Amino acid sequence: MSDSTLASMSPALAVSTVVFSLMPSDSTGRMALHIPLVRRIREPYRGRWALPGGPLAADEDLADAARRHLVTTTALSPTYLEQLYAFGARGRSLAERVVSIVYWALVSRANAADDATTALVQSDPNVCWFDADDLPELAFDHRTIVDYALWRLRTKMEYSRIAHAFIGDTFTLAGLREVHEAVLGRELDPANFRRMVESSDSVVPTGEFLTGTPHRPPRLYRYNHAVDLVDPNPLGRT
Amino acid sequence: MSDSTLASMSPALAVSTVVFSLMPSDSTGRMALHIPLVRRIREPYRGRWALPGGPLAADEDLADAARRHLVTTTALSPTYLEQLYAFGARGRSLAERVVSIVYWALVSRANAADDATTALVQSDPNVCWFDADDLPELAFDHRTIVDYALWRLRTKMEYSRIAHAFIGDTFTLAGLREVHEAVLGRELDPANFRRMVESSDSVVPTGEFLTGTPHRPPRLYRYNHAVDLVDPNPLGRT
DNA sequence: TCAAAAGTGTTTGAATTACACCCATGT
DNA sequence: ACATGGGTGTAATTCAAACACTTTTGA
Repeated sequence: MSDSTLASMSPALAVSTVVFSLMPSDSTGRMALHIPLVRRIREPYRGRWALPGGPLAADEDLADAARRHLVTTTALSPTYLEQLYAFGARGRSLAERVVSIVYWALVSRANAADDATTALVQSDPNVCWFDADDLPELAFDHRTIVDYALWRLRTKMEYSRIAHAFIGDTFTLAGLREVHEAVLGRELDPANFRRMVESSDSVVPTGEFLTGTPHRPPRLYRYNHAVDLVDPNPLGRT
Repeated sequence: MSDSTLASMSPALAVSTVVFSLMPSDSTGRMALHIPLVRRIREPYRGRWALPGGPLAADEDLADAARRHLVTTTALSPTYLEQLYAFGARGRSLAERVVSIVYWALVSRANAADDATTALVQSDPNVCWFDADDLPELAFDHRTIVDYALWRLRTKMEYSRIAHAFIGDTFTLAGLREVHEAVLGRELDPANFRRMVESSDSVVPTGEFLTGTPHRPPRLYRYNHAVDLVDPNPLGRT
Protein backbone atom coordinates (compact mmCIF):
# COMPACT_ATOMS: atom_id res chain seq x y z
CA MET A 1 0.00 0.00 0.00
CA SER A 2 1.53 3.29 -1.08
CA ASP A 3 1.55 6.35 1.14
CA SER A 4 -0.85 8.22 -1.12
CA THR A 5 -3.34 5.38 -0.99
CA LEU A 6 -3.12 5.33 2.75
CA ALA A 7 -3.60 9.08 2.95
CA SER A 8 -6.69 8.97 0.81
CA MET A 9 -8.20 6.28 3.03
CA SER A 10 -7.41 8.27 6.13
CA PRO A 11 -10.29 10.50 7.25
CA ALA A 12 -9.84 14.25 7.14
CA LEU A 13 -8.51 15.88 10.27
CA ALA A 14 -9.94 19.02 11.83
CA VAL A 15 -9.34 20.97 15.01
CA SER A 16 -12.14 22.76 16.85
CA THR A 17 -12.32 24.62 20.13
CA VAL A 18 -14.91 25.26 22.78
CA VAL A 19 -14.08 28.74 24.07
CA PHE A 20 -15.45 29.89 27.40
CA SER A 21 -15.73 33.41 28.69
CA LEU A 22 -17.69 35.01 31.49
CA MET A 23 -20.05 37.79 30.48
CA PRO A 24 -23.17 39.28 32.01
CA SER A 25 -26.15 37.21 30.94
CA ASP A 26 -28.73 38.90 28.74
CA SER A 27 -31.59 37.62 30.85
CA THR A 28 -30.45 37.73 34.46
CA GLY A 29 -27.63 40.24 34.17
CA ARG A 30 -25.46 38.03 36.34
CA MET A 31 -22.18 36.60 35.13
CA ALA A 32 -22.67 33.47 33.06
CA LEU A 33 -20.56 31.25 30.82
CA HIS A 34 -20.63 32.20 27.16
CA ILE A 35 -19.12 30.52 24.14
CA PRO A 36 -18.55 31.93 20.64
CA LEU A 37 -20.10 30.12 17.68
CA VAL A 38 -19.74 30.67 13.96
CA ARG A 39 -22.51 30.32 11.43
CA ARG A 40 -21.82 27.72 8.76
CA ILE A 41 -21.81 29.14 5.25
CA ARG A 42 -21.69 25.81 3.42
CA GLU A 43 -23.26 22.38 3.50
CA PRO A 44 -23.71 20.28 5.50
CA TYR A 45 -25.61 22.13 8.25
CA ARG A 46 -25.48 25.38 6.28
CA GLY A 47 -26.83 28.22 8.39
CA ARG A 48 -26.46 26.35 11.67
CA TRP A 49 -24.17 27.54 14.42
CA ALA A 50 -20.98 25.52 14.98
CA LEU A 51 -17.79 25.54 17.00
CA PRO A 52 -14.93 27.59 15.60
CA GLY A 53 -12.37 25.37 13.94
CA GLY A 54 -10.97 24.13 10.68
CA PRO A 55 -8.28 22.03 9.09
CA LEU A 56 -4.88 21.44 10.56
CA ALA A 57 -2.00 23.04 8.69
CA ALA A 58 0.72 20.66 7.57
CA ASP A 59 3.45 22.04 9.82
CA GLU A 60 1.27 23.02 12.76
CA ASP A 61 0.95 21.51 16.21
CA LEU A 62 -2.56 20.59 17.31
CA ALA A 63 -2.74 23.16 20.08
CA ASP A 64 -1.37 25.83 17.74
CA ALA A 65 -4.13 25.11 15.27
CA ALA A 66 -6.71 25.45 18.02
CA ARG A 67 -5.15 28.73 19.13
CA ARG A 68 -5.01 30.04 15.57
CA HIS A 69 -8.69 29.35 14.84
CA LEU A 70 -9.59 30.84 18.18
CA VAL A 71 -7.74 34.05 17.46
CA THR A 72 -9.12 34.46 13.95
CA THR A 73 -12.73 34.10 15.11
CA THR A 74 -12.68 35.89 18.45
CA ALA A 75 -9.57 38.11 18.22
CA LEU A 76 -8.66 36.84 21.68
CA SER A 77 -5.77 34.81 23.02
CA PRO A 78 -6.63 31.99 25.41
CA THR A 79 -5.43 32.17 28.98
CA TYR A 80 -5.93 28.43 29.20
CA LEU A 81 -5.99 25.76 26.52
CA GLU A 82 -6.37 22.02 26.88
CA GLN A 83 -7.24 19.12 24.66
CA LEU A 84 -10.75 17.81 25.26
CA TYR A 85 -11.31 14.74 23.10
CA ALA A 86 -11.01 13.35 19.59
CA PHE A 87 -14.39 12.78 17.98
CA GLY A 88 -14.38 10.38 15.10
CA ALA A 89 -17.59 8.39 14.94
CA ARG A 90 -18.57 7.52 11.38
CA GLY A 91 -21.97 9.14 11.24
CA ARG A 92 -21.02 12.44 12.83
CA SER A 93 -20.38 14.48 9.67
CA LEU A 94 -23.03 13.33 7.14
CA ALA A 95 -20.68 14.17 4.29
CA GLU A 96 -17.08 13.01 4.24
CA ARG A 97 -15.56 11.29 7.23
CA VAL A 98 -13.97 13.82 9.58
CA VAL A 99 -12.07 13.26 12.80
CA SER A 100 -12.16 16.37 14.97
CA ILE A 101 -9.63 16.94 17.67
CA VAL A 102 -11.39 19.31 20.03
CA TYR A 103 -9.77 21.68 22.50
CA TRP A 104 -11.36 23.78 25.18
CA ALA A 105 -10.11 27.21 26.12
CA LEU A 106 -10.71 29.97 28.61
CA VAL A 107 -10.37 33.63 27.79
CA SER A 108 -10.11 36.39 30.33
CA ARG A 109 -13.03 38.68 30.81
CA ALA A 110 -10.49 41.43 31.39
CA ASN A 111 -8.98 40.80 27.96
CA ALA A 112 -12.39 40.67 26.36
CA ALA A 113 -13.37 44.09 27.65
CA ASP A 114 -9.88 45.37 26.93
CA ASP A 115 -10.19 47.30 23.69
CA ALA A 116 -12.34 47.56 20.63
CA THR A 117 -11.91 43.91 19.70
CA THR A 118 -15.21 43.12 21.34
CA ALA A 119 -17.06 45.55 19.16
CA LEU A 120 -15.09 44.39 16.15
CA VAL A 121 -16.08 40.81 16.67
CA GLN A 122 -19.66 41.70 17.50
CA SER A 123 -19.91 43.42 14.14
CA ASP A 124 -19.33 40.14 12.32
CA PRO A 125 -22.81 38.65 11.94
CA ASN A 126 -21.37 35.17 11.51
CA VAL A 127 -19.74 35.10 14.94
CA CYS A 128 -21.79 35.40 18.08
CA TRP A 129 -21.38 34.70 21.79
CA PHE A 130 -24.11 32.56 23.33
CA ASP A 131 -25.01 31.77 26.90
CA ALA A 132 -23.64 28.27 27.45
CA ASP A 133 -26.85 27.26 29.19
CA ASP A 134 -29.05 28.61 26.41
CA LEU A 135 -27.59 27.47 23.10
CA PRO A 136 -29.28 27.30 19.71
CA GLU A 137 -29.31 24.06 17.71
CA LEU A 138 -25.77 23.24 16.71
CA ALA A 139 -24.29 21.57 13.66
CA PHE A 140 -22.85 18.05 13.69
CA ASP A 141 -22.39 16.57 17.16
CA HIS A 142 -21.25 19.91 18.53
CA ARG A 143 -23.92 19.99 21.20
CA THR A 144 -22.51 16.79 22.70
CA ILE A 145 -19.05 18.29 22.53
CA VAL A 146 -20.07 21.48 24.31
CA ASP A 147 -21.82 19.50 27.04
CA TYR A 148 -18.70 17.47 27.60
CA ALA A 149 -16.53 20.58 27.69
CA LEU A 150 -18.87 22.17 30.21
CA TRP A 151 -18.65 19.08 32.38
CA ARG A 152 -14.86 19.10 32.21
CA LEU A 153 -14.68 22.79 33.07
CA ARG A 154 -16.99 22.45 36.06
CA THR A 155 -15.29 19.31 37.29
CA LYS A 156 -11.85 20.83 36.98
CA MET A 157 -12.99 23.97 38.74
CA GLU A 158 -13.40 21.97 41.92
CA TYR A 159 -9.91 20.56 42.17
CA SER A 160 -7.69 22.98 40.24
CA ARG A 161 -7.28 26.72 40.06
CA ILE A 162 -8.28 27.33 36.46
CA ALA A 163 -10.72 30.00 37.62
CA HIS A 164 -7.76 32.36 37.54
CA ALA A 165 -7.75 32.09 33.76
CA PHE A 166 -11.07 33.94 33.62
CA ILE A 167 -9.99 36.94 35.61
CA GLY A 168 -7.46 39.73 35.20
CA ASP A 169 -4.04 40.11 36.73
CA THR A 170 -5.14 41.53 40.07
CA PHE A 171 -8.46 40.79 41.66
CA THR A 172 -10.39 40.66 44.89
CA LEU A 173 -11.38 37.40 46.52
CA ALA A 174 -15.01 38.37 45.97
CA GLY A 175 -14.27 38.67 42.28
CA LEU A 176 -12.67 35.27 42.20
CA ARG A 177 -15.57 33.85 44.12
CA GLU A 178 -17.97 35.37 41.61
CA VAL A 179 -16.15 33.43 38.87
CA HIS A 180 -16.51 30.18 40.77
CA GLU A 181 -20.16 30.83 41.47
CA ALA A 182 -20.92 31.67 37.84
CA VAL A 183 -19.20 28.56 36.54
CA LEU A 184 -20.52 26.16 39.14
CA GLY A 185 -23.95 27.72 39.17
CA ARG A 186 -24.28 27.89 42.94
CA GLU A 187 -23.43 30.27 45.72
CA LEU A 188 -20.38 29.72 47.89
CA ASP A 189 -19.78 30.73 51.48
CA PRO A 190 -17.44 33.75 51.41
CA ALA A 191 -15.66 32.73 54.58
CA ASN A 192 -15.00 29.16 53.52
CA PHE A 193 -14.07 30.25 50.01
CA ARG A 194 -11.47 32.61 51.41
CA ARG A 195 -9.92 29.88 53.53
CA MET A 196 -9.96 27.44 50.66
CA VAL A 197 -8.12 29.82 48.36
CA GLU A 198 -5.67 31.04 50.97
CA SER A 199 -4.75 27.54 52.08
CA SER A 200 -4.14 26.53 48.47
CA ASP A 201 -1.39 29.13 48.28
CA SER A 202 -2.41 30.02 44.74
CA VAL A 203 -2.78 33.73 45.41
CA VAL A 204 -0.62 36.36 47.10
CA PRO A 205 -1.85 39.71 48.41
CA THR A 206 -0.50 42.68 46.49
CA GLY A 207 -0.68 44.86 49.60
CA GLU A 208 -3.05 47.22 47.85
CA PHE A 209 -6.78 47.63 48.30
CA LEU A 210 -9.60 48.31 45.91
CA THR A 211 -11.05 51.71 46.80
CA GLY A 212 -14.17 53.40 45.58
CA THR A 213 -16.49 50.69 46.79
CA PRO A 214 -19.40 51.81 48.94
CA HIS A 215 -18.04 49.66 51.75
CA ARG A 216 -14.92 48.33 53.33
CA PRO A 217 -12.18 48.19 50.69
CA PRO A 218 -11.23 44.62 49.80
CA ARG A 219 -7.65 43.47 49.57
CA LEU A 220 -6.22 42.93 46.08
CA TYR A 221 -4.50 39.68 45.14
CA ARG A 222 -2.29 38.37 42.39
CA TYR A 223 -1.57 34.82 41.18
CA ASN A 224 1.20 32.91 42.79
CA HIS A 225 3.07 31.80 39.71
CA ALA A 226 5.23 29.54 41.81
CA VAL A 227 2.43 27.00 42.10
CA ASP A 228 0.97 25.09 39.20
CA LEU A 229 -2.39 26.47 38.28
CA VAL A 230 -3.50 23.32 36.48
CA ASP A 231 -3.41 19.64 37.25
CA PRO A 232 -0.32 17.54 37.80
CA ASN A 233 -0.65 15.21 34.85
CA PRO A 234 2.70 14.20 33.35
CA LEU A 235 1.92 15.81 29.99
CA GLY A 236 2.27 19.19 31.61
CA ARG A 237 0.83 22.34 30.13
CA THR A 238 -0.21 22.22 26.51
CA MET B 1 -8.97 24.65 -2.07
CA SER B 2 -10.19 21.30 -3.37
CA ASP B 3 -10.93 18.39 -1.11
CA SER B 4 -8.05 16.35 -2.49
CA THR B 5 -5.59 19.16 -1.79
CA LEU B 6 -6.89 19.42 1.72
CA ALA B 7 -6.64 15.69 2.26
CA SER B 8 -3.06 15.56 1.08
CA MET B 9 -2.12 18.36 3.48
CA SER B 10 -3.82 16.57 6.33
CA PRO B 11 -1.42 14.44 8.40
CA ALA B 12 -1.87 10.69 8.47
CA LEU B 13 -4.07 9.32 11.22
CA ALA B 14 -3.19 6.32 13.37
CA VAL B 15 -4.74 4.65 16.40
CA SER B 16 -2.61 3.05 19.13
CA THR B 17 -3.44 1.48 22.45
CA VAL B 18 -1.74 1.09 25.79
CA VAL B 19 -2.96 -2.27 27.07
CA PHE B 20 -2.63 -3.11 30.76
CA SER B 21 -2.79 -6.50 32.37
CA LEU B 22 -1.76 -7.83 35.75
CA MET B 23 0.77 -10.65 35.72
CA PRO B 24 3.29 -11.97 38.22
CA SER B 25 6.47 -9.96 37.89
CA ASP B 26 9.57 -11.81 36.70
CA SER B 27 11.69 -10.29 39.41
CA THR B 28 9.55 -10.09 42.54
CA GLY B 29 6.89 -12.67 41.65
CA ARG B 30 4.23 -10.30 42.90
CA MET B 31 1.46 -9.04 40.66
CA ALA B 32 2.58 -6.10 38.54
CA LEU B 33 1.24 -4.11 35.61
CA HIS B 34 2.38 -5.38 32.24
CA ILE B 35 1.84 -3.98 28.76
CA PRO B 36 2.29 -5.69 25.38
CA LEU B 37 4.67 -4.12 22.87
CA VAL B 38 5.39 -4.99 19.26
CA ARG B 39 8.80 -4.83 17.63
CA ARG B 40 8.94 -2.47 14.66
CA ILE B 41 9.93 -4.18 11.45
CA ARG B 42 10.42 -1.01 9.38
CA GLU B 43 11.96 2.42 9.63
CA PRO B 44 11.82 4.68 11.49
CA TYR B 45 12.80 3.11 14.81
CA ARG B 46 13.22 -0.30 13.17
CA GLY B 47 13.84 -2.96 15.83
CA ARG B 48 12.56 -0.80 18.68
CA TRP B 49 9.53 -1.78 20.73
CA ALA B 50 6.36 0.23 20.17
CA LEU B 51 2.71 0.35 21.16
CA PRO B 52 0.35 -1.84 19.16
CA GLY B 53 -1.57 0.21 16.63
CA GLY B 54 -1.94 1.14 13.02
CA PRO B 55 -4.00 3.08 10.53
CA LEU B 56 -7.69 3.75 10.90
CA ALA B 57 -9.91 1.95 8.40
CA ALA B 58 -12.13 4.19 6.32
CA ASP B 59 -15.42 2.99 7.79
CA GLU B 60 -14.23 2.28 11.31
CA ASP B 61 -14.92 4.08 14.57
CA LEU B 62 -11.88 5.13 16.57
CA ALA B 63 -12.56 2.80 19.49
CA ASP B 64 -13.22 -0.07 17.08
CA ALA B 65 -9.84 0.47 15.47
CA ALA B 66 -8.19 0.39 18.88
CA ARG B 67 -10.04 -2.79 19.75
CA ARG B 68 -9.15 -4.40 16.43
CA HIS B 69 -5.41 -3.74 16.76
CA LEU B 70 -5.55 -4.93 20.33
CA VAL B 71 -7.15 -8.22 19.37
CA THR B 72 -4.79 -8.91 16.47
CA THR B 73 -1.69 -8.39 18.60
CA THR B 74 -2.74 -9.89 21.93
CA ALA B 75 -5.67 -12.19 21.00
CA LEU B 76 -7.53 -10.62 23.92
CA SER B 77 -10.66 -8.52 24.18
CA PRO B 78 -10.50 -5.49 26.46
CA THR B 79 -12.70 -5.38 29.52
CA TYR B 80 -12.25 -1.62 29.57
CA LEU B 81 -11.36 0.81 26.80
CA GLU B 82 -11.06 4.57 26.94
CA GLN B 83 -9.54 7.29 24.83
CA LEU B 84 -6.34 8.68 26.31
CA TYR B 85 -5.14 11.56 24.16
CA ALA B 86 -4.38 12.65 20.60
CA PHE B 87 -0.67 13.14 20.02
CA GLY B 88 0.19 15.28 17.07
CA ALA B 89 3.35 17.28 17.69
CA ARG B 90 5.32 17.87 14.53
CA GLY B 91 8.60 16.25 15.50
CA ARG B 92 7.19 13.08 17.00
CA SER B 93 7.47 10.79 14.00
CA LEU B 94 10.76 11.76 12.29
CA ALA B 95 9.36 10.66 8.93
CA GLU B 96 5.94 11.79 7.72
CA ARG B 97 3.61 13.72 9.98
CA VAL B 98 1.39 11.36 11.97
CA VAL B 99 -1.37 12.18 14.43
CA SER B 100 -1.96 9.26 16.80
CA ILE B 101 -5.19 8.89 18.69
CA VAL B 102 -4.23 6.75 21.63
CA TYR B 103 -6.54 4.58 23.71
CA TRP B 104 -5.83 2.72 26.92
CA ALA B 105 -7.33 -0.62 27.75
CA LEU B 106 -7.52 -3.15 30.54
CA VAL B 107 -7.65 -6.88 29.98
CA SER B 108 -8.68 -9.38 32.58
CA ARG B 109 -6.06 -11.62 34.08
CA ALA B 110 -8.72 -14.35 34.10
CA ASN B 111 -9.11 -14.03 30.33
CA ALA B 112 -5.36 -14.00 29.82
CA ALA B 113 -4.87 -17.28 31.66
CA ASP B 114 -7.98 -18.67 30.07
CA ASP B 115 -6.74 -20.85 27.26
CA ALA B 116 -3.83 -21.34 24.94
CA THR B 117 -3.93 -17.79 23.62
CA THR B 118 -1.23 -16.79 26.04
CA ALA B 119 1.15 -19.41 24.72
CA LEU B 120 0.11 -18.54 21.19
CA VAL B 121 0.99 -14.91 21.64
CA GLN B 122 4.15 -15.67 23.56
CA SER B 123 5.35 -17.68 20.60
CA ASP B 124 5.37 -14.58 18.39
CA PRO B 125 8.84 -13.09 18.92
CA ASN B 126 7.63 -9.68 17.78
CA VAL B 127 5.06 -9.33 20.56
CA CYS B 128 6.10 -9.32 24.19
CA TRP B 129 4.62 -8.33 27.54
CA PHE B 130 6.82 -6.01 29.63
CA ASP B 131 6.65 -4.92 33.23
CA ALA B 132 5.23 -1.39 33.05
CA ASP B 133 7.80 -0.19 35.56
CA ASP B 134 10.71 -1.76 33.67
CA LEU B 135 10.29 -0.92 30.00
CA PRO B 136 12.89 -1.01 27.24
CA GLU B 137 13.55 2.04 25.09
CA LEU B 138 10.47 2.71 23.02
CA ALA B 139 9.96 4.10 19.53
CA PHE B 140 8.63 7.60 18.84
CA ASP B 141 7.16 9.35 21.90
CA HIS B 142 5.65 6.13 23.14
CA ARG B 143 7.41 6.34 26.47
CA THR B 144 5.67 9.62 27.22
CA ILE B 145 2.38 8.06 26.16
CA VAL B 146 2.82 5.04 28.43
CA ASP B 147 3.72 7.28 31.37
CA TYR B 148 0.58 9.30 30.81
CA ALA B 149 -1.56 6.18 30.54
CA LEU B 150 -0.07 4.86 33.76
CA TRP B 151 -0.88 8.12 35.48
CA ARG B 152 -4.45 8.02 34.22
CA LEU B 153 -4.93 4.43 35.31
CA ARG B 154 -3.59 5.06 38.80
CA THR B 155 -5.52 8.28 39.20
CA LYS B 156 -8.74 6.70 38.04
CA MET B 157 -8.20 3.74 40.33
CA GLU B 158 -8.71 6.01 43.30
CA TYR B 159 -12.10 7.39 42.42
CA SER B 160 -13.69 4.78 40.15
CA ARG B 161 -14.10 1.03 40.18
CA ILE B 162 -12.11 0.13 37.09
CA ALA B 163 -10.16 -2.41 39.13
CA HIS B 164 -13.00 -4.79 38.41
CA ALA B 165 -11.90 -4.86 34.78
CA PHE B 166 -8.71 -6.65 35.78
CA ILE B 167 -10.36 -9.48 37.63
CA GLY B 168 -12.72 -12.34 36.77
CA ASP B 169 -16.42 -12.62 37.29
CA THR B 170 -16.36 -13.72 40.91
CA PHE B 171 -13.64 -12.78 43.33
CA THR B 172 -12.71 -12.32 46.96
CA LEU B 173 -12.20 -8.92 48.52
CA ALA B 174 -8.58 -9.87 49.12
CA GLY B 175 -8.21 -10.53 45.40
CA LEU B 176 -9.70 -7.16 44.56
CA ARG B 177 -7.46 -5.52 47.10
CA GLU B 178 -4.46 -7.24 45.54
CA VAL B 179 -5.36 -5.60 42.23
CA HIS B 180 -5.53 -2.18 43.84
CA GLU B 181 -2.26 -2.71 45.61
CA ALA B 182 -0.49 -3.88 42.47
CA VAL B 183 -1.73 -0.93 40.43
CA LEU B 184 -1.17 1.72 43.07
CA GLY B 185 2.09 0.20 44.23
CA ARG B 186 1.34 0.39 47.93
CA GLU B 187 -0.34 -1.73 50.56
CA LEU B 188 -3.87 -1.00 51.69
CA ASP B 189 -5.50 -1.66 55.03
CA PRO B 190 -7.76 -4.72 54.57
CA ALA B 191 -10.37 -3.43 57.01
CA ASN B 192 -10.64 0.01 55.46
CA PHE B 193 -10.55 -1.41 51.96
CA ARG B 194 -13.46 -3.67 52.78
CA ARG B 195 -15.51 -0.79 54.11
CA MET B 196 -14.63 1.38 51.13
CA VAL B 197 -15.75 -1.25 48.63
CA GLU B 198 -18.87 -2.26 50.53
CA SER B 199 -20.02 1.31 50.98
CA SER B 200 -19.55 1.96 47.27
CA ASP B 201 -22.16 -0.69 46.54
CA SER B 202 -20.17 -1.85 43.54
CA VAL B 203 -20.05 -5.50 44.62
CA VAL B 204 -22.63 -7.99 45.85
CA PRO B 205 -21.88 -11.19 47.77
CA THR B 206 -22.67 -14.35 45.82
CA GLY B 207 -23.42 -16.23 49.02
CA GLU B 208 -20.67 -18.71 48.27
CA PHE B 209 -17.24 -18.99 49.81
CA LEU B 210 -13.85 -19.85 48.42
CA THR B 211 -12.75 -23.12 50.02
CA GLY B 212 -9.43 -24.88 49.93
CA THR B 213 -7.50 -22.00 51.43
CA PRO B 214 -5.31 -22.82 54.41
CA HIS B 215 -7.37 -20.43 56.51
CA ARG B 216 -10.82 -19.04 57.01
CA PRO B 217 -12.71 -19.20 53.70
CA PRO B 218 -13.38 -15.76 52.23
CA ARG B 219 -16.74 -14.75 50.89
CA LEU B 220 -17.07 -14.52 47.09
CA TYR B 221 -18.41 -11.41 45.40
CA ARG B 222 -19.70 -10.39 42.01
CA TYR B 223 -19.99 -6.98 40.35
CA ASN B 224 -23.10 -4.99 40.90
CA HIS B 225 -23.94 -4.16 37.31
CA ALA B 226 -26.60 -1.74 38.47
CA VAL B 227 -23.97 0.86 39.35
CA ASP B 228 -21.72 2.54 36.86
CA LEU B 229 -18.26 1.11 37.04
CA VAL B 230 -16.63 4.10 35.39
CA ASP B 231 -16.89 7.83 35.78
CA PRO B 232 -19.99 9.90 35.23
CA ASN B 233 -18.80 11.99 32.31
CA PRO B 234 -21.53 12.83 29.81
CA LEU B 235 -19.84 10.94 26.98
CA GLY B 236 -20.73 7.70 28.69
CA ARG B 237 -18.95 4.44 28.05
CA THR B 238 -16.82 4.22 24.95
C1' DT C 1 -4.13 -25.84 69.18
C1' DC C 2 -1.83 -22.77 66.38
C1' DA C 3 -0.85 -19.79 62.41
C1' DA C 4 -2.85 -16.84 59.27
C1' DA C 5 -6.18 -14.60 56.87
C1' DA C 6 -11.30 -13.11 57.24
C1' DG C 7 -13.97 -9.90 59.16
C1' DT C 8 -15.74 -6.28 63.07
C1' DG C 9 -15.37 -2.34 66.16
C1' DT C 10 -13.41 1.86 67.94
C1' DT C 11 -10.47 5.83 68.27
C1' DT C 12 -8.28 9.64 66.24
C1' DG C 13 -7.50 13.56 63.42
C1' DA C 14 -8.10 16.11 59.22
C1' DA C 15 -11.13 18.46 56.16
C1' DT C 16 -15.64 20.51 55.05
C1' DT C 17 -19.73 22.96 56.31
C1' DA C 18 -22.59 26.15 58.62
C1' DC C 19 -23.08 30.21 60.82
C1' DA C 20 -22.27 33.78 64.51
C1' DC C 21 -19.70 37.69 64.89
C1' DC C 22 -16.48 41.85 64.39
C1' DC C 23 -14.24 45.41 61.09
C1' DA C 24 -13.92 49.35 58.06
C1' DT C 25 -15.52 52.37 54.72
C1' DG C 26 -18.74 55.62 51.65
C1' DT C 27 -22.83 57.63 52.13
C1' DA D 1 -24.56 56.41 62.54
C1' DC D 2 -25.55 52.85 59.65
C1' DA D 3 -25.87 49.67 56.02
C1' DT D 4 -23.05 46.50 53.63
C1' DG D 5 -19.68 43.65 52.13
C1' DG D 6 -14.78 42.41 53.98
C1' DG D 7 -12.84 39.42 57.03
C1' DT D 8 -12.24 36.15 61.50
C1' DG D 9 -13.59 32.55 64.88
C1' DT D 10 -15.63 28.36 66.08
C1' DA D 11 -18.75 24.41 66.74
C1' DA D 12 -20.83 20.44 64.22
C1' DT D 13 -20.24 17.00 60.95
C1' DT D 14 -18.37 13.90 57.83
C1' DC D 15 -14.65 11.08 56.22
C1' DA D 16 -10.53 8.39 56.14
C1' DA D 17 -6.73 6.35 58.42
C1' DA D 18 -4.82 3.48 62.13
C1' DC D 19 -5.12 -0.36 64.76
C1' DA D 20 -6.95 -3.53 68.44
C1' DC D 21 -9.71 -7.34 68.47
C1' DT D 22 -12.68 -11.53 67.37
C1' DT D 23 -13.76 -15.46 64.01
C1' DT D 24 -12.87 -19.42 61.21
C1' DT D 25 -10.56 -22.62 58.77
C1' DG D 26 -6.49 -26.19 57.32
C1' DA D 27 -2.66 -28.23 58.94
